[in-house]
Amino acid sequence: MKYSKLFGKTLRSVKKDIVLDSHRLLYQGGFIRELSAGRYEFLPLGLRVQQKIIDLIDKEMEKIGSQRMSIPILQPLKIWQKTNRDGVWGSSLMRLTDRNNTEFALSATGEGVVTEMVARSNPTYKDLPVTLHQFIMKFRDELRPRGGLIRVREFIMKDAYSYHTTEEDLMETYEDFHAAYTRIFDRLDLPDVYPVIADSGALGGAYSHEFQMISDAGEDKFVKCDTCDYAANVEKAVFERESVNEDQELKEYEVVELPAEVCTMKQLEEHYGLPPENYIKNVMYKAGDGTLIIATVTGNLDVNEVKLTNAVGKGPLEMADDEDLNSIGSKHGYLHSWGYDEHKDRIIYVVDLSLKKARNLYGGYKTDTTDPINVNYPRDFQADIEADIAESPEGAKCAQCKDGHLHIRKSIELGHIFKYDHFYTKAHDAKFVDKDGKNKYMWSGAYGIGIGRAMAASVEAHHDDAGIVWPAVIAPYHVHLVQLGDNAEITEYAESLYSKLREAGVEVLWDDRTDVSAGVKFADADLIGNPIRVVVSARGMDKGTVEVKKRGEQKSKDVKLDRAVEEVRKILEELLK
RNA sequence: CGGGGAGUAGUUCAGAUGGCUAGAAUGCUGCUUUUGGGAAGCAGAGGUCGCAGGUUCAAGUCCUGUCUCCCCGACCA
Repeated sequence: MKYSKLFGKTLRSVKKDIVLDSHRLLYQGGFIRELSAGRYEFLPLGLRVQQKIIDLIDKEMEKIGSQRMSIPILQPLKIWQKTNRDGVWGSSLMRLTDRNNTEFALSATGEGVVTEMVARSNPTYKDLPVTLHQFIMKFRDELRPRGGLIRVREFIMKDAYSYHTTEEDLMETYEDFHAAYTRIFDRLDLPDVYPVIADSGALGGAYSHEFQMISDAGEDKFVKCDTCDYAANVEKAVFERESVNEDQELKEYEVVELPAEVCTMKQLEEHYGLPPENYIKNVMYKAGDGTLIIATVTGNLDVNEVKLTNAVGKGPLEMADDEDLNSIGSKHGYLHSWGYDEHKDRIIYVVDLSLKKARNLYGGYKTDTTDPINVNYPRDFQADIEADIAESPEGAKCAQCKDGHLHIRKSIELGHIFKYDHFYTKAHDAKFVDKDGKNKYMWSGAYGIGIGRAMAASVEAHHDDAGIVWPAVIAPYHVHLVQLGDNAEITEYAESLYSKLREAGVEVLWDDRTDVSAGVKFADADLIGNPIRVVVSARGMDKGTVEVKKRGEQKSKDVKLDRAVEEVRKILEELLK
């Protein structure tokens, strides 16, 4: 490709608004443009990278026996309603109606449609297992797109679905995907990617792993043990509660005076002179049906909403507001862990496991002037649910090895694999005929990777001050051919090298511009980030050489004109290995 | 939706207390001189100041409404 003809040029300046390197470089380098919030145009360079990521993933899918297919983007809303996914997804799911007023959802994911498609094929045990995957646009009306391609409203996803006769067989495929994903992120040269135990969220099901890449550009958090292999999303991470005052005897419950202005955890620490794990902290949430949930943890911990949601089992929760607090006669900062007896029918008390390991706590029933001390659970108050509802704090003790400590890492979620069991197949009545002639529900799983996000993650991981440093497998072109000077000899040689390289299967972006300076060309080459740069110039022609340089390296190498193709091929082979 | 910020040339921005023909840089077009890390000169093109109302002799600037975008939270690949 001649750069002079390439649609989508580099830009000299970008908005101050742009905060992530990947966003800035992809935009500045001419890979993407934004149409509206979270909806991006992929320019030729960007699309080439995307296509390479797709090809790479497709190959790995093939290796584990998945077959590529594709389903429509408009899916009858009815299919979503069978699992109440339309309700769970809420306004994240884009909907529209056709001329007959039939309601459709824009594909946000494909479980329903694919499950019904497989079921309609009338499968028997001989047809299973079957694994299908596709690369199609996903539409999700996200609350807030952000960070360029990190979080968008439409994106190509590799989504795969598998169907099985038994749970063991499903697990086998699940593990195949686990391994394939590890290979994919490895091939993409994405460093620090960890499979972490995750919550399934709106997709449903009970068991899943996310593939998280450690990065400050990420919006996710997971914890990782510094001793064993335990890694989990903070929404799921289990950790050992530290004992509080275990050497003390249970002291007698007492009510002491406490000035009203002592309210925050910090003020309590100053007032009582004890560290935060000695206090009781209460937070109130509200379920969709109006039920209020009072969640109690020790003062050093925070309630994790996802954990609490799962513990309560009443659907999505939201933070209670002042009105809700007032409705039971409480107010902000004065929520009690017990005692709302006249409202008992609409309150669920949930205590975290931390309460079980703590003795002689302070608080839990603070009034304007008093505060209880030496509070002990369950001696002094009881709860409806005892559960793990606290978010794992930095440095918490690992529950798996009981030895190491859990550290919080900011991360980008690159992929997610789900073991659904019968969640979708039951709802969609997706059965197979087993050996014994009986109809049984298939077991199923699903597996996703966001292509654009992987592209952004790659840039986050591979760039320097001058621009992107693409791994060769997904670089838009293998070689950035820089022609300096426009005399006949140079142009002729550049052109012939361009053709020869292409004949040798090398992808070349030839900067043939004659109206810009050398500095501009070098800057653009660095910005775009192709892995090999070849410079053809008067300086070289005089010596009978061209310069060859890898993007990440400082020094270039002089190569004889007639050996240039060979040299490039050699370097490329190494890079693609 | 809650909180913070912003919409002016292709791009990035400046335009205080309302005031004449709306500016710069960069990019773009033409010519000339250049050609190894974002060259120089000359000449040009390029704007419904997000949109709709309003106040005023006069609105980019003030008022009301509205839309859009960015950043921080809840949702996800």
